[in-house]
Amino acid sequence: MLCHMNGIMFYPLLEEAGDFINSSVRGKKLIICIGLFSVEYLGRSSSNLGLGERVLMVKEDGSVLVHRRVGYEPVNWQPAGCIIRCGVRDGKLLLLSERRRPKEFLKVVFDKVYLITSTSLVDEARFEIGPVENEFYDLLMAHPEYIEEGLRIVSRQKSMPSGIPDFTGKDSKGNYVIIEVKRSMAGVDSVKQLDRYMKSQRGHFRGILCAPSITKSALLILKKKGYDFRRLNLKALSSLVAFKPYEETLDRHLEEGGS
Amino acid sequence: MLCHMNGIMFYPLLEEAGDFINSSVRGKKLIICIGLFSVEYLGRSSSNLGLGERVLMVKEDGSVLVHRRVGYEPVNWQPAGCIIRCGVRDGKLLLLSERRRPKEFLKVVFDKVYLITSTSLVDEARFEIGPVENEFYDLLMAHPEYIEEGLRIVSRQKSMPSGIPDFTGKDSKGNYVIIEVKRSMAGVDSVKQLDRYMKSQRGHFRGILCAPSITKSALLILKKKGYDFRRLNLKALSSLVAFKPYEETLDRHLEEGGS
DNA sequence: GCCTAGGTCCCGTAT
DNA sequence: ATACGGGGCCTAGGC
Repeated sequence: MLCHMNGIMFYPLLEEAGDFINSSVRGKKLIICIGLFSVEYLGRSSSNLGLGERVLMVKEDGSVLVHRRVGYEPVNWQPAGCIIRCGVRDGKLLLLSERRRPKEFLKVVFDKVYLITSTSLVDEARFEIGPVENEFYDLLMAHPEYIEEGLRIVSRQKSMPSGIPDFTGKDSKGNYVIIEVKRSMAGVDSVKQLDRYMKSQRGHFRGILCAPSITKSALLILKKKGYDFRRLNLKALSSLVAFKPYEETLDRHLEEGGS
Repeated sequence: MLCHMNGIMFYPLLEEAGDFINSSVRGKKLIICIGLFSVEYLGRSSSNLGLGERVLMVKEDGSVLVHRRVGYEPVNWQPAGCIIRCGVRDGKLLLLSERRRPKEFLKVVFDKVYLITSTSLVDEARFEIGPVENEFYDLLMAHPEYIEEGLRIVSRQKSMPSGIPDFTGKDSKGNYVIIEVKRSMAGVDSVKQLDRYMKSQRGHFRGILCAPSITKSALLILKKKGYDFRRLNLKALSSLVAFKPYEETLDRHLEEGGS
C-alpha cells in the first residue's frame, strides 16, 4: 500500500483489527494503534487504567508501549521479549503481552480502534553517543586535559588505521606519550593497536589508552605491558560542544516564522 | 476527518508536513509521524543518529519520542515542557525541540515523511497502581497472617536502610522474630540484610525473609543460616485493597490460553 | 530552585 | 542464569 507499509486501517471492526495485529506480529512489523481502550498490568506491581483514548505501540521484538495524551513515559509497557497474543472476546479486542521472567502480564482491552497501521522500518544507522568523529578528536586536541591533566598534544593523526597513533604528546613530567583513543569501550584489540605503535617507536615513550571504558581482559594486558588507561568522560566532553549551531537554526526559524 | 482526529497525510510534501506539525502543535494535538530521518541531540550528553526509518511522537506537553524498530526505550527523546519549532530548511524538514533547564536540544531532520497523523485524545481515566511501598507495608502491618499464620507485629521500621528490620514480631509459639520483607524476588542481598539485623540483636530470635519469590542461591544461604523463607502471596494481599487488579478477566484469559 | 529517593525503572557487563 | 552499576535515566516529593 505505502512504501515500507504493511497497511493501514481506519475504524476497522475489532475482528479485522485483531487479524491485522496478529499478521503484523507474525510479520515482525511495528504496530501503531490509536483507539479507545483500558489497560491492566500484573507483575512486579499491578495497575489498572480505565477506558480512554490512547496510543498503543507494539514492536517486532515484543516490546509494548501505551502512551497517553501527555508525558514522556508510557503509562503502561512491556520490555522487549514478550509474547503477544490477540483476539476478540466478549465483543472486545484483547491484546495480551506476556513476559516470562519476571512473570508479567499486560492486557489491553479495546472498545474501539480508530486507526491502526503496521510498518517494516528500515533502519541500519548506528547510534553514536558523544561528539561525532571529527568533532571528537578536535575537542581532545583542544582539551588534552580530558585525557590527562598537564598533557600537551604534539602530533595528531587524522585519518584512520595507518600505523600512526591518534596522538603523541608530552606529559606533565616531560615524558613523551603515545595515545590511542577510542570512542567506545576499549577491548584487547585496542591494546594491541597501542602496542604496535609503541613497538614501532624508538626511545622512551609512555603508552596511554584513552576510552570511556575498558574490558577487564584488555585492562589486564594493558597493565602487564606497562601502559596506562585513562577513562574518557564522554558526557563532560559533550558539554564542550557549542550550543550555537542549534540555537542559530532555531533562531533562523523563529525570525522567518516557521516553515 | 476521523473521530477525534485532526487529520492524516500520506507522503506529504515536506512543506505540507511542516505546516501540519505546526498547526498540530498549536492545536495541542498528539502527533505521530513515520518517516525517514536523522536525529541529533545535544545537552547533558550528545548523540548522533544517521538516516533511517523511525517513528516520531510529539505530545501536546512538548515531550518528544523517537522510536526505532526495536527496543522499549526511545533512542532519542525530550521530556515534557519543551518548545517545538518546525519548518523546511535546505530541502529538509527540521523539527527542533528545545528544553530550557537543563539546556538541551533535539533536532530531527526529515528526508521523507511517509505518514503523519495528529489526534486529540480524550482520556480522563485515573491510573491506579497496586500496593506501592508504604501501602504495601501498611497492608502487612494490618494483616501479618500473610507473612505467617499466628504472627503478631511488635515493631515496624518505616524509613529505609537504618540497621533496623522492616518488622519485629512474635510468632504463634511465642518466639520473637525479625522479618525482612521484599516486594519482588529476594536475592542474596536480602539475606545479607536480614543477617545483619539478626547479628545486631541479642537473645533468641527467628529470622524470616518474606518475598513473592527468592533466588536459588539466596534460599541456599538463607537455609544454611537457619532462617525461614515465607512466600508472600501478592495476589491475595492485593485483594485486600479497594482496587483489585487480580480480577477475573485476566486470570480467565490466562487459563484459557488466549484467543 | 536544588536535592533525594523510587521505579513494573531499563539496559548493559561481569560473574 | 543472577548480580551490579549507570543512565541525557524520569518523576514526585521535600526543603
